[in-house]
Amino acid sequence: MSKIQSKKNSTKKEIIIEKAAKLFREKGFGAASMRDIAETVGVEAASLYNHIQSKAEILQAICFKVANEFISQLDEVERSNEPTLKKMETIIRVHIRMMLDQYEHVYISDHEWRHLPEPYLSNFLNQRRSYRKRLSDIIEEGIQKNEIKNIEPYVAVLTILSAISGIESWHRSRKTTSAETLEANMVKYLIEGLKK
Amino acid sequence: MSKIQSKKNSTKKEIIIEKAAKLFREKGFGAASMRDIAETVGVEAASLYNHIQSKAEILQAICFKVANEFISQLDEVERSNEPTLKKMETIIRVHIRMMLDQYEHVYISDHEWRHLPEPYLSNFLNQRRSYRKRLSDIIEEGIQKNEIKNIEPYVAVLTILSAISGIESWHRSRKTTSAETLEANMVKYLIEGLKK
DNA sequence: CACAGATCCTAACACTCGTTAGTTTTTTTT
DNA sequence: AAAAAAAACTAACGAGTGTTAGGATCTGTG
Repeated sequence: MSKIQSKKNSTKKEIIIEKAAKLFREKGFGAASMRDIAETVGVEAASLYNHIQSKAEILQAICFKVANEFISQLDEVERSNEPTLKKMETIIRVHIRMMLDQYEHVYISDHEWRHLPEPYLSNFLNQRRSYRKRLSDIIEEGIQKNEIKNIEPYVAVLTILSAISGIESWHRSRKTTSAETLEANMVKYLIEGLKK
Repeated sequence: MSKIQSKKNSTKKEIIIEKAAKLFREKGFGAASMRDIAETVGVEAASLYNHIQSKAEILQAICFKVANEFISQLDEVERSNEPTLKKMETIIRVHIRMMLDQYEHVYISDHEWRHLPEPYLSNFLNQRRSYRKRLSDIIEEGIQKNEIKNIEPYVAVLTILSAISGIESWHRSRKTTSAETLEANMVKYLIEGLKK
C-alpha cells in the first residue's frame, strides 16, 4: 500500500492534470492524445499510467474539482443573510473570478463534460441542474420579496452563467480590456439588468 | 461537367450536411465519424465522397453559412436609421431566433469552429472579430449620443453574445420554459442592462 | 551496500479514423 | 435498348488511438 509517499505521487499526478488541462482546452478532450500529454510532461505515454488510471480520470478530476468549488461557494452565499441583489453580485463575482483565475479548468468543465464516461456524466449533469435550481430559487425569492425586477428566474440564471462563460473568448483575445475592467463592467451589466 | 443535375446533387449533399450537423452537435466534430454520418444517411462511408470532398468541408459549409447569415442581418441593421437601443434589440432578437430556429448549425458554428482547417480557420476568426467590432461600434455610438448607459462596449458585446449562445443549454433541457418566454425575458434582461 | 518499491522505458495489441482505388449497381440520356 | 453518367458497394491503406505487459532504471530506506 503506497500511502507514505502519496505526497510525491499526487504531486506528479497534479502536474499531469495541469498539463492535460492546457491541452484539453487548446485542442479539446478528444483531439488531445495521451502521447501529446506525455510529451509536455516529459515522459512516455505509457508512464502516465503509473499516476493515473485513464484519460477519462483526468477529465473527471478537473470537472468535479470545479463543480465542488462552485457548490461550496454557493453554500456560503446561501448561508449569508444578505439581500438578494448582494447575493447575486457575490455569485456573479465568484464566477467571473473563477473564470479569470482558473480559466483552463473552468473552460473544460464548461465545454468538455460531455466526454465524461457514465456514471460520472449523469452525476455531473445532476449536480449542474441542482446548482442552477438553487440559483434560480435565490432569484425567485428576490422577486417575491420585491427586491429585484420581475424576470423569469430560469432565463436570468441562463443569461448570467452563459455571459460569464463567454469570458473564455476574452481570455484568448489580445486583451485590450483589463481583467478589472471586464469584471466591473460585466457585473454592472448583469446587476443593472436585475434591478427594478 | 455536372451542372444540369446539380439540383439533385446538392440535395443529397444537403442531407449529408444536415445529418452530420446533428451528429457534430451531439458528439462533437472529432467524435462523430464518417461511418456514423454514413449510417444515419443510410449509406456506406465511402459513398459520402461522391457528394462531399472531406469531413472538414461539411464543417466549413455549416460555419460559413451561419456566419454569412449573421453578417447580412447586421448589414441591414446598420443601414437602418433606428436609435441605438432599437438596433441592439433587433440584433439580440436575430441572434436569439437563429439560436432557436437553427440551433444545430449555430451551435456548431459557436463551438466546433476550432476544427476548421487553415486557411478557413483564420478566415472564420477574422470574420468573427470584424462582426464583434461592428457591434461594439454601434454601442459606442449609442454611448456618445447618450442613448445608452456608459458601459465598456467590448464587454457589453461579449456579454450579449455569450448569454444568447447559452440558449444551447435550454434547447437540450426539458423546456419547462417556452421559446417565447425565453426570448421575451432574455431581451428584457439584456436591454434593461443597456438602458441609462 | 543491498534490497524494495516507485517510476520509467520499449514494444505491442486491438481498435478506430478519414480517405482512396477499383468495381458494380442504379439512374439518366440518347 | 444502348451508352453514359452518377452513385453505391467492398476492400484496404496508413496513421493514430488508449491501454497493457514485461523488463530496465532510478531512489530512498535498512
